[in-house]
Amino acid sequence: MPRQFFDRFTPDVARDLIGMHLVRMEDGQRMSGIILEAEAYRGEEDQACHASAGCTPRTQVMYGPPGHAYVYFTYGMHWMLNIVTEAEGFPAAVLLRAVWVTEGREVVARRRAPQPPERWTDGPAKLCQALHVDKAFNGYDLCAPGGVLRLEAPPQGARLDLRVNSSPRVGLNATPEPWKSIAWRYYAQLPGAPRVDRS
DNA sequence: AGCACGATTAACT
DNA sequence: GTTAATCGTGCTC
Repeated sequence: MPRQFFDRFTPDVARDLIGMHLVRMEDGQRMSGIILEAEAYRGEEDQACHASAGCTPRTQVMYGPPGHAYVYFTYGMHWMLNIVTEAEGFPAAVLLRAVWVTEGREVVARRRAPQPPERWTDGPAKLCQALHVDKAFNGYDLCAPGGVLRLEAPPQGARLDLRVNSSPRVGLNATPEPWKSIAWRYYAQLPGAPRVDRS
């Protein structure tokens, strides 16, 4: 995906990422998944966005140019993968919450064992585990040609006609309104893939 | 230096 | 439905 794809209003980017492919190359092995769920976090005003704390060592990448990975650590054990959006200087990103793995399933199965396929990548920390994404990717340029982590549009003929829904973002327990309820979570159901129509 | 908490997950009652 | 796991981050003293 070209960098300008990410240089837009973040909720629009999150919506348009549904159905795109997240690709990971490791040891010559290609793994990829169809993005099924994503959330927008936008600006210092958004009380759910990490940038509400301002520009800190942690949030710095979000202030950088679009198309780069913002990977953060939480709950003492989990990594989360975001894609930086909008113009440089404006902090915003899209959190990838679920994908359906179509390539490299053997590798992912090994890494996510003993979970069943529908549980491999149906959560933001799970997909990082499955595709081996951690802090080494913080700041990584996802638009770099030949990069080992990147986004691709589905090839002609392989496009799915996904119906994209929206809802409030997940896990914002202590976030004040209106940020807690704004419908910046986007998702689509794919037959056979993990269910993402959670409440 | 100390502290409360988190854009979660898996296991358990 | 409830809870332990586990530590970086940002804030207060």
